[in-house]
Amino acid sequence: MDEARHERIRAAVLAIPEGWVATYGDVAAEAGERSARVVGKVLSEDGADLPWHRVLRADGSSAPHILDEQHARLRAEGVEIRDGRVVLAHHRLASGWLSRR
DNA sequence: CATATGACCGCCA
DNA sequence: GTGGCGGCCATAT
Repeated sequence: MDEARHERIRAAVLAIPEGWVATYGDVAAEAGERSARVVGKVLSEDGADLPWHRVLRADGSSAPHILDEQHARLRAEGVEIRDGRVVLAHHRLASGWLSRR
């Protein structure tokens, strides 16, 4: 991954406000990426200092290895979780959140 | 170059 | 509602 793409992805995640969430695909689109996988890749390698817990799968679920921590953090921000999935209808950020600040 | 492996996604049965 | 499958794309071997 070249540095520019890497940083755009980090910037998109960083711009997600507390109490809101976005899917990996949303972040990819926001950062001009064509692959949601790459977003997960970046977060796994260089996401420790980002609000990575606000990034979810397209169905509102989360990967098994981070599930506990993610849910704990989200609940602390008032994000509603039902049947193991975040209620995207209530907390999903509208596309363009990065530019239209 | 070929295969495998993921913090993934959309479609279809 | 669930799984399966193909597509996706960077990295590792």
